[in-house]
Amino acid sequence: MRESDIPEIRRLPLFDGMSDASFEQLTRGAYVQTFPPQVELLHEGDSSDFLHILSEGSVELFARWNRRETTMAIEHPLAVFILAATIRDAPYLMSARTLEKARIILLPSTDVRAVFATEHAFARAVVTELAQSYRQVVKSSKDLRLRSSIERLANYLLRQRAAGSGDCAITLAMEKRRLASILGMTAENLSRAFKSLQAYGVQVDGATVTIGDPTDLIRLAKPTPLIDDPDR
Amino acid sequence: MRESDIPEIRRLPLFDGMSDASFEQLTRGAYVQTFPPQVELLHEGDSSDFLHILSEGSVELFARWNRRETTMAIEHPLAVFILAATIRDAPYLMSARTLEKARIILLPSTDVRAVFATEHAFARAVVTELAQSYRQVVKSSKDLRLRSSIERLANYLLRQRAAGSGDCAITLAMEKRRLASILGMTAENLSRAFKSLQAYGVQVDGATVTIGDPTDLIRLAKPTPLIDDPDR
DNA sequence: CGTGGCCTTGAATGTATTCAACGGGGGTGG
DNA sequence: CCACCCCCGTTGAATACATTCAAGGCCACG
Repeated sequence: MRESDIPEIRRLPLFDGMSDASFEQLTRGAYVQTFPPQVELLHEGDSSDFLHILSEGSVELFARWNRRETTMAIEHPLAVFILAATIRDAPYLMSARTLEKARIILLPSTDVRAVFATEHAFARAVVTELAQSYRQVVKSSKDLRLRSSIERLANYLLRQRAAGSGDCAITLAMEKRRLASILGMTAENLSRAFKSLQAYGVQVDGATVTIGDPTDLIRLAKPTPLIDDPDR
Repeated sequence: MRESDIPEIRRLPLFDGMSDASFEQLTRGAYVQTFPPQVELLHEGDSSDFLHILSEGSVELFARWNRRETTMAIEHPLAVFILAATIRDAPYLMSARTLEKARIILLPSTDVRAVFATEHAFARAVVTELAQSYRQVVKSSKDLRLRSSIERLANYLLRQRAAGSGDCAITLAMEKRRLASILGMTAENLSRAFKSLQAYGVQVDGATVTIGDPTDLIRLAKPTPLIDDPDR
């Protein structure tokens, strides 16, 4: 790992308040690697040798079973992923692949666990990170269990609008087929779901989605912070 | 909180290695309460005032949205629940109700956070607990996304068999309607799913389910530790 | 100008929910 | 002790929701 890479991650909440000695211990065996798109970084079932920190690009976390595949999450910088597996020294539950060209910092899991055992600040930071991740998965699970695919799409659009500071013209950041997988449906079904949303003022043109009247869409989507709020 | 209640929870992994002073700080404002069945202990959206530890009985964690309801998990002693909300000082994402008469230890969230901030051993224990919970939800999410309702039921039965040390006669620990909700389906659909499993040697008599030939069921269920293993 | 990937559309099928009705078991009150 | 009722589970039929398979259009790229 080069000197120049260090300040970048030193500021991460995960390393906040950590002693320089511990941080050095963490980064000594670390390295930074750049991957082209569509590279499978790790496979579910493998043992967790490295904690991954996404520095640039984007990464898809997905899972397979019986010839089916589903997208569990998409990660953007600066994100830490597979933290739980690293901490528990357990096999990955999800696979990961790069979507775009991605720059990734890899910290040896043994070092992470060692520092975690000695540094209180790090343990606290890990808790905060894990608690956040946990709540995110619970929200996603509620989304899946309680909503139909059209409702999930409607709420997704509203979340994207909120993320883009309220602009009613949304640019989808990924292929539709991948969005479909995130939302727990097939590409064909997503296409039809978009069509159903026309009745609520949603217009689709390629990767650009326009929400005609948010109130209309909100009446259908019934968003709630307990599912749709990314923080909290 | 009575003196006699203390040893019971002192042995929890969550408090392992914690100083007596910190433990005393945690339990000073704590209290123990016994609830009858079907009591709603907390409601999603409420702020998390207490960390809950289930000492006896069982508790259902569930969520509602738009007049729909789903069971997220069932907790048994000795389980800690709503830990993530307590740590983040965020609103509950799930509601909880007692299923049977339940004995519950309540630790004020502010105390939990205070001790968490000062005690390294506690922070570590919380991490372990959270990482475990996180992985459990991820597994549940994979189960939902990747499997049909019949496959989910088949795997549930196999998990119950494993939990009961391999006995092919399983006694369902709850009403079928609740099991249906856990498995993410309606009561009617569960009934039909059981019927479909007759073709794989599954016999149902009230709350007793018998697996005729496990190999048959396994061929359908295709269980994997990455979804069905409760540990790891 | 062809080719391949992504998206869309249609039709058929499969999966799951809804609504309504029925039967049995456990509890209550007469 | 029995009649009654309520809740749970089951069943059927109709509907809604979602996937599969096949085909065609469009765009980007070589």
